[in-house]
Amino acid sequence: MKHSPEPQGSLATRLQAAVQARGQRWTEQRQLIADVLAASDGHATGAELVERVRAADPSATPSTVYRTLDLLEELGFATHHHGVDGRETYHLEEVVAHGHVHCNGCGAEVELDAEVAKPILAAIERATGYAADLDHLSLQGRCPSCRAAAAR
Amino acid sequence: MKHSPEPQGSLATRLQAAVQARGQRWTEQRQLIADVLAASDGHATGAELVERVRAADPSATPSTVYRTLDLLEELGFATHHHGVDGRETYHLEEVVAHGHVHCNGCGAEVELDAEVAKPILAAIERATGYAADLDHLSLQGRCPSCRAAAAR
DNA sequence: GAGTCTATCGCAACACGTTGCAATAAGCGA
DNA sequence: TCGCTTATTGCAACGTGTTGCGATAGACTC
Repeated sequence: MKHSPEPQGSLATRLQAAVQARGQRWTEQRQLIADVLAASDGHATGAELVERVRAADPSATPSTVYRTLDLLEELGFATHHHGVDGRETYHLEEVVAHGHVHCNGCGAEVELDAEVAKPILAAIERATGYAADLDHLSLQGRCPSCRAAAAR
Repeated sequence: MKHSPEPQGSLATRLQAAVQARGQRWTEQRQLIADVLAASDGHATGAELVERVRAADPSATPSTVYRTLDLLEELGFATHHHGVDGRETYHLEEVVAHGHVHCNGCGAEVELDAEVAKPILAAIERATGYAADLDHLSLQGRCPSCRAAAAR
């Protein structure tokens, strides 16, 4: 699927190649946004990314940042999902695909790696025929300790 | 459309009782918002509800609507989840608990009733220990026909 | 290097939802 | 019925994200 085993070239370099292969343009802003995302290992909300980009270049605007993030997603370099509060969180493609589980009791948020999620995805496919997307698997419920506390 | 076999008391009536049992107050706005929600059988986004409430009473404000919806949720009369676009969708408690699956290919959105979702929730519990919340189960992936189309 | 085409940018306005605060009015007791 | 307490309302401002549009500037051709 995804996941090239060849880390040859930084995100920005590979992104530049992909953008230009589509006949689109490579600009300083895109370079900057790619760098910021690469430096935000893993997760970052849209607002955080906007803030960091503006810290590096105060002339950058939110619309540019969000449009570039959309582009990254189209090209398969990033994904985003909506957290419990409805805010967007962006992930780099380099970070392994994973889902999230949020506890409504204590607010804990844990990640689900592909190994753990495998039986869940299999159950979804059996029940619905859908091939669910791990990156967009965002669950809410009660964590074991909150359940134990509630049982007492 | 379904209808509870025992319509003893409308949503508004039962809600009023619950609100007052908590020592809180019953106001015209709450009555109105409960009526609007009851008339929007099933799903409605926050913005839609605000619009309908304002149509009935132009002096109502969004903050009142959202605060009342929060109250309904606290009392267990409604739930909400975030759709694919991050917007909020509210459900009446009378509608059976259900999850959603959205297809990233064709945009189709189907509902998961409790029966279908049961093995999924069981798999989540086995894998993570979490008791997931069906109302907040919002998946994305590829529907069977888009998968078949992609395979060709 | 100059000219052309058009993707991208920055701005401004909008949409949805949230929050703080002062004014209002629901509910209760005298 | 009147007055008191305080939950609720409406307003205004904010935060996050999106969209339309004119201006700018990459990239390509000659």
